[in-house]
Amino acid sequence: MPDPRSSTSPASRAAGSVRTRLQRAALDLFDEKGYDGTTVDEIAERAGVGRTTFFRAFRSKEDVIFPHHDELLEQVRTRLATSPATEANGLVAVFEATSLVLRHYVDEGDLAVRRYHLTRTVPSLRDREVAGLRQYQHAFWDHIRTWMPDDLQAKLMAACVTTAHNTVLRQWLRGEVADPWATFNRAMAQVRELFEVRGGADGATVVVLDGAGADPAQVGAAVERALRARA
Amino acid sequence: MPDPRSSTSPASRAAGSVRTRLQRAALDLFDEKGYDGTTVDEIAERAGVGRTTFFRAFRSKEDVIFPHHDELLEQVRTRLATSPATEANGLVAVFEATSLVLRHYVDEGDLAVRRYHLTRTVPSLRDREVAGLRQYQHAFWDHIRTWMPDDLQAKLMAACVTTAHNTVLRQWLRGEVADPWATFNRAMAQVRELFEVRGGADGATVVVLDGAGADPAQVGAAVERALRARA
DNA sequence: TCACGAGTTGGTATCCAGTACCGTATCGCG
DNA sequence: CGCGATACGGTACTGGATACCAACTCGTGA
Repeated sequence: MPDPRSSTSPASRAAGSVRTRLQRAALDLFDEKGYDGTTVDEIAERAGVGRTTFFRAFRSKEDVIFPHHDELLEQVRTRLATSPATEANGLVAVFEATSLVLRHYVDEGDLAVRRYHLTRTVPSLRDREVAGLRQYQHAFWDHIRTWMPDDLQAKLMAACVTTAHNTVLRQWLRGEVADPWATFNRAMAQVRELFEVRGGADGATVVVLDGAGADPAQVGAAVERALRARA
Repeated sequence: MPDPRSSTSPASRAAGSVRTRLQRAALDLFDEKGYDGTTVDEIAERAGVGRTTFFRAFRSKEDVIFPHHDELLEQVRTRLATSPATEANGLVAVFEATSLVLRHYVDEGDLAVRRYHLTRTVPSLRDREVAGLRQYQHAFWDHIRTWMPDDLQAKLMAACVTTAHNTVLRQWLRGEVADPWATFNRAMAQVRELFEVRGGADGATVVVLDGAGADPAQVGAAVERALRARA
């Protein structure tokens, strides 16, 4: 199957590839008549192609809204894969892969905003979006688990990374932040702090919890004993 | 609209309410011919009812798999709502609401296991499940944000709670844990530890970090000083 | 210049989920 | 015995998605 994204045909009917024309026609119609109020036939008709061509360019009607999801997910996976399995390198890979996603949507600009409004309105598109989110989360977990011994902790970290990213992204899509990258860095630092404490992989961390009424001297001594016992 | 779950009709055609019969017929057919290979007509026919009745009992074909999602979500919401907006009470409410969900699935027993295998196999059902998860996560966030000042932190906590719960639940569904509640309590404690450090609202917790080469005696003394300084 | 084959497109038929509408049967009640 | 309410079944329709087939385009080579 050839790549539908490369326009080999010389200006078939109008400007842009068939895929692009379909995408534009779809988004315009969604704005005019709403997502559910628009049929695939109407999209194809406005783009000047047949109904069959639509389903050849996009797997489904929903796919018009998320055209680059698969390749973006693949980019994230490959970025994560090309990273030695150490905690330090792993964290760098995770944050870089996350920023890869943010960069993509920021570059999309207006298109990403239109998609955001659609996903907030149409339930089926919202479900589709969170399903995509889940795939990112799974990809992150699949990487983190290679260097984080505790499996649950790895899952929690993956959940936090995707949640933090999504929070920042949505803030930017709503126009609430001028510089998304500053917000992004702060959010990622917050996630990092959350997990930095208990890394536990190297055994260099100790956590102490006490009830409100514990004697400081006793707690201090207990910590000292615990450290000696582990050394 | 009357409640379809209460069988007022006296043994209409076979044993059990229409809803129950449809559910049983559906799950049996899914085992025999697969989810996508089963049509709603076949489900209705095996249950001895008309096609219309199916869509009256369940909003969609997928809803047969998640029959109690809405009420369970509502239970979680009400449990969270009936809780004063303090961090201590909030945490208790969150963990109780979470255990509410786990309890429901554990009580379902075999049915939950069959559903798990379906959701692992059929993509559309998997998407539907994560969409449901998202609703829980949103409900938790909606509660946590009332007593946690940092909005992102609230989102992260909600993500961790649902992730931890789901991890334990899936372990139990796969038969990997004998006592799900012990695992659940450990997982929830782990989430609590993750956020307890910086919460600082009650001031009852102290965390100590040290480099690998730190002297245990010094760390112990530092903890003691920190506790005294705070008291 | 023409024939050929690969790739692209369009149209038709079909399946199936989901909705709307209407006729009918059954039950409870006065 | 009527009468309203509720539940049920059937039919028809919409629209997404798939399968299949016919026609067209274009490059290549004889």
